[in-house]
Amino acid sequence: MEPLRRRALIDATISAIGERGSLDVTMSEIAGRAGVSSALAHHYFGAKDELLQATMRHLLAELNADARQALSAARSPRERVSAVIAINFSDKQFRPETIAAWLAFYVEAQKSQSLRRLLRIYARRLHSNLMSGLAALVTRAEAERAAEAIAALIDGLYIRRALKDGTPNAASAIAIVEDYVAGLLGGPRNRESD
Amino acid sequence: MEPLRRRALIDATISAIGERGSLDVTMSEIAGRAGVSSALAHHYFGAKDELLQATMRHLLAELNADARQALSAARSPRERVSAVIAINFSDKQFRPETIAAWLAFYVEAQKSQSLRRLLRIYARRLHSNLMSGLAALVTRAEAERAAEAIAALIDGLYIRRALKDGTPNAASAIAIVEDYVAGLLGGPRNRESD
DNA sequence: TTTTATTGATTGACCCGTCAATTAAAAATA
DNA sequence: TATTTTTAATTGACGGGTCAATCAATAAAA
Repeated sequence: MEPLRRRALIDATISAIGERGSLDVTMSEIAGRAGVSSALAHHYFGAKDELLQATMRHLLAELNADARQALSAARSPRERVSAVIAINFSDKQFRPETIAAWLAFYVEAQKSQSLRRLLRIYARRLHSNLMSGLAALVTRAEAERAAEAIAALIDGLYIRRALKDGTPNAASAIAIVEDYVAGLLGGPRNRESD
Repeated sequence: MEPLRRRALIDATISAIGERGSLDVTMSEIAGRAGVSSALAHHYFGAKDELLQATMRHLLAELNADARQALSAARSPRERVSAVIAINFSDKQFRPETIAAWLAFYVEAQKSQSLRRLLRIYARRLHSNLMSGLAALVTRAEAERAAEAIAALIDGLYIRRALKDGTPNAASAIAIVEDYVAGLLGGPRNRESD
């Protein structure tokens, strides 16, 4: 029973956050969506904070699983880069409720040590996934900077999606990021900064 | 007295949000920072919601004023683009407390109709400011997409700054965006999508 | 004297987390 | 198998705390 309930509560948390658009959803609201009492949610997760952490860990694990699978199918460095980009805008990830949850966690992370740690893990993984492709295509310094830019671009497109403002669909979001990569690889300009 | 108090309360709101990292700061906390009682804050602003709106309007007005000034000094389309970018990462704008406030407002906007409207104004202004330079440099379609990308990039870099994760300083943030623009203008690749 | 500024105290709502009590399931025993 | 015993699942009710918003009362200006 326990695993079932935990899963149901985590799913309910995501959908509640997605609908509200922020983390201040009540335990009763979440529990209600999962079809149980709020007391039971506390029984399985203890404090609300732990439920939120578990939810974020779940999101992170799913993203990671998707990324691993996509990367294993990539045949070249260039494909690896595209795979990483595609994952973040896949139907599963680029959904309003998931995005709203991510965004809400970003904000909450400024208060919560543990959430901040989780987000850092995500950032590191994204960076290293990108580097695994970029490193073979351009110089190390260029790759580092490109990884930064792509990561920022993805975050930014997520925000805009959350606000339903501009680039609402995944296809054009991917196009924008791929465009950047094409520009990077297509014309190797000289760069002396850093 | 009223204008003084209103201004002090708005400043206090920004710094409180900046420190907490989210919008759930109490009226007492804000009022305390401004050196008055919470009752007085309600007296001047009514509901808490209105104080938050006023704060966001203030942020928006400041950003707009900076943008107008910078644009008026620009001598060419290319300079206009750089000016818009520079503004968003100026010492005044790219400060942790200001960024935290923006981010918090982004999240809150999903709940609040009025905040969403204000953010849309910001997005439109940024877009049109960027277009005022880009339109003269590349095709209309390219300019539109570039404006999207730059806007997303800026938002993304703001988030990363808020999390103190990667690209912590303004200079490298500007470099990343300028890099993108250089790539766009430097090598005009063919593009048939849309 | 009228208006404005200001606050302490209070109210009412909301919500987290706990606990005692109840029901259901599982294990052990006869 | 039938029974008792133990363990797990589940909830309603509630205490304690927080906070937005109000209000009556006081001080200061105009």
